[in-house]
Amino acid sequence: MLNLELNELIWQVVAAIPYGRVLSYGQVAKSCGYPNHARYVGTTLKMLPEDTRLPWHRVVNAKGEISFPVNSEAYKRQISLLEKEGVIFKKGKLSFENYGVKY
DNA sequence: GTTGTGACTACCA
DNA sequence: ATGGTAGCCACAA
Repeated sequence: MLNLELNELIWQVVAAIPYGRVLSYGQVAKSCGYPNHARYVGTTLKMLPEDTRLPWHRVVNAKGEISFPVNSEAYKRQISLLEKEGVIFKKGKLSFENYGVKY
């Protein structure tokens, strides 16, 4: 495919998200230099193997919500991974305390 | 070329 | 706050 370069950038950015923090799809896209590719970030993460070590769960939508249908398997999987990292959810949304790549 | 679909967003009523 | 909408972009029919 044509965007292998972009895919690598995306993986790199996602891999760099520190433990316990999250980024939005839009932010990941922007970090790659493609501010309008938020959707494509999701498309890319979708094709990851199950045993990937990439912290894909640290990517949420701009509203701070999980971009999966509530109660779907993927939704529950992502929530549990995040909570395991100390990320706090209130009514399906997370607080901006966890947002961004601070050090 | 057109149309529809997504792990998206920003804007507006 | 909430729902609709119009951009957005890659991809598959």
